[in-house]
Amino acid sequence: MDIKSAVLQLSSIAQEARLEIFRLLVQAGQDGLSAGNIGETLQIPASTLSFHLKELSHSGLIHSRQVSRYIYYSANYEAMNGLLAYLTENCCAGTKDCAPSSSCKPN
Amino acid sequence: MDIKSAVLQLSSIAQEARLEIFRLLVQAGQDGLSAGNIGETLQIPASTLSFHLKELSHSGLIHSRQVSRYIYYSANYEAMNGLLAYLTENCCAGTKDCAPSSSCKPN
DNA sequence: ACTATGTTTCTATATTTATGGAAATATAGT
DNA sequence: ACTATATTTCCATAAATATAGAAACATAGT
Repeated sequence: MDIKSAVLQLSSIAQEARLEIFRLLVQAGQDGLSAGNIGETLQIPASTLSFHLKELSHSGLIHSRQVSRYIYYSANYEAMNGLLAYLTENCCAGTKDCAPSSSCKPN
Repeated sequence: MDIKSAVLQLSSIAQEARLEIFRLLVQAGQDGLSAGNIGETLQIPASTLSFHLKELSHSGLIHSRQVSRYIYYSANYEAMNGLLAYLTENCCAGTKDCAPSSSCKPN
C-alpha cells in the first residue's frame, strides 16, 4: 500500500453520502446491491449516486458487476482490510502491547 | 460513533500530509512528538503544519499537550480503533465468517 | 421498431480545502 | 526588559470537490 492509494481510498469514504454507501455495502455482504437499490435506500438522486459510486470504484474500495440491466456494487473487503492495516502499521513502533494490528493499544 | 464524526475523522486523514503526520504519530507511540519535530521530519512549513495539526486535533484522531515551549502531539488510539470498528461494523450482516471485526471477510 | 427502466455522462454552479509568507503570540533563558 | 525559539493566526490565492437537472446510453420485454 502506498500513501497515494491510501489517501485516495480514505478520500472516497470521507464524505457522508459515500460513507453511507460504503457501510451499506460492507453490511450487505459479497453479493452487494444494485445502484437503484442503494439510491432508493439512501435517497440519493441517480446522477449524484453515480458520481459517488464512481469515486468509490475508482479508489478500489468497491467493485461492480453487471447483471442484465442492473449494476451490482459490493464492498471490496480485501481492499478495506488493506487500508485498515496500513493505518495501524507498525503501531507504537511494533511494541508487543500494540499487537494485534487490528486493535492498536499504546504501552 | 455517528456518521458526522466518522466523516470528520476520515477527512482529517484523507490528505497526504496529514496521513503522513498521523502514521508518524501512530508509530511514535503514547509520548508523541513535538510540532517542530514533526515538521522537520516531514519537511512541512510551520504554518502549513499548524493548519494540518489543527485539522487532526479537531477531528479527535490526535491530541496535544504542552511541555514548556513545546507542544507534543500524539495519536488518539482509542479514537482510531473506534473509527476502524465503525467502518467494519456489522460486516456481512454480522455473519460469523466476518468476525472478528478487525478483519472482515465475506462469506 | 418501440417503450420502459436502469445507469451514466455532461454541464454549470456552489462550496470546501490546501498552501505558505508575514505577523502575532507564547514560553524560557539571560 | 530583551532575545531566541516554538507555534499559531491571518490572509490571499489556487485548486479540488459536491450537487443535481437534462440529456444520452444501455438492456430487456412486447
